[in-house]
Amino acid sequence: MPHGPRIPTPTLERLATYLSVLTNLRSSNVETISSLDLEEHTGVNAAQFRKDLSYFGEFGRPGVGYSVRELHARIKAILKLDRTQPVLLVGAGNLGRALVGYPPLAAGNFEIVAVFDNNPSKIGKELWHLMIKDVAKIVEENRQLEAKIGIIAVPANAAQQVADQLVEADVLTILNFAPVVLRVPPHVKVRNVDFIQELAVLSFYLPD
Amino acid sequence: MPHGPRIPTPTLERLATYLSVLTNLRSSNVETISSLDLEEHTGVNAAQFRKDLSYFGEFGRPGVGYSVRELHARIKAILKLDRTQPVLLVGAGNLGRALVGYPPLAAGNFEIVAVFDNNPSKIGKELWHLMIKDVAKIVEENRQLEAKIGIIAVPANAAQQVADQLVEADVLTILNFAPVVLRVPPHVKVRNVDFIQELAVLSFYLPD
DNA sequence: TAGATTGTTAATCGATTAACAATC
DNA sequence: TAGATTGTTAATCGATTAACAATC
Repeated sequence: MPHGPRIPTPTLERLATYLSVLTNLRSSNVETISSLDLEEHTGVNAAQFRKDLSYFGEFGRPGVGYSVRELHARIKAILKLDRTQPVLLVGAGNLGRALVGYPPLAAGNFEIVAVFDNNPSKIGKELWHLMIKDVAKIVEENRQLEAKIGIIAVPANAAQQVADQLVEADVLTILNFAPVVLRVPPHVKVRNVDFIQELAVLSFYLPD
Repeated sequence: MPHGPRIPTPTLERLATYLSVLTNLRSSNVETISSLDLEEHTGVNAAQFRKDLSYFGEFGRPGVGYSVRELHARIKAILKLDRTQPVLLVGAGNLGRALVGYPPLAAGNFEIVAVFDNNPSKIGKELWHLMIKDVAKIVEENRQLEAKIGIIAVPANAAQQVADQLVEADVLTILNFAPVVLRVPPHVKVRNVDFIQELAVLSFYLPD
């Protein structure tokens, strides 16, 4: 946990949204933007935006707004995306395949540096440009790679075991696509992406 | 919006989690569970769990707990997953492919009934068992299918247009995988799944 | 009955938003 | 300077959790 004041998770999530919008604005050669302009683009209340930034310092000029270029750079740095973050992927199925081939990943400065699976018929095969490795060797492999982010893209029944292996391999954060609640040590941060949960919430809103 | 009292979104999200845990408990032949047991399984505070249920009526017996079977059935019904929900998928790329072949989808009672793309070289080809159709025909196609849920799995620059087409096709809810903020009419509910945002939040927590 | 656990109210906690003095 | 917009404080809103009477 790098910063002094605890940062609310919703703030971090919005920071990622701001970053993505600022990337677009930069390529449209917009130079300056006010918090109210940004509300237009993101739907996030202008006061909310300024409050979010205030956790990290001062970024704008009263009466003028924010330099798109500077704000972009500073949010990137806050999220540690000013450097390429190496990522381990476990699970060479359809989802794993889609993730390795997902263009925004590289654009966001993430690089999947290794793919693992436990299926002998997959190990040794290629997934895009990467050779699928035995998940049993993940600790060993990550000694060189030193990735701190792991992605779990395996079936639900294997997810906890994979989480344990990732922790053993010194990964500090896990993005979990399996629809299960993972148990990890307190120093490890997990975020879950659960398609079915998302669809279930939408389903609730449907008329009878 | 079917229910009288407005239901907090976090409650709906947790409901989906409870459902998934209850499905597991059912197949383990557990018959009764208390809110405190459930806290063990989900990490959700027992009072929170009871409060969540209280929006929808009374489900348990004081001193005894909840019937797993009954609770499972009732949450399914609340989320309208006691019937199969037809889903339109737009985007026949890697991600679309992974979604059609994602087993928990069917298990959760969702069925992707049609896949659309705008790429002429894909239209007419098969994606698993489904024939890829021209997204320009989506309004027409959905007249028969009457799906109310749409999934956007296209590149960011095409997402807004696809959203417009889905709305035009009378879809009421959209699961959006593209990293953009969609504009839709107020009667349409959108949920975003943004891998890069998730990774960005995790990246923040890494040491320098 | 005694023990356990619910459903619900009230207290706490945290996040969002409005308002405004500071300042470019 | 006058107008615009920031950074921040204070007010509002909503969600979480503790506590407990009701009840199986």
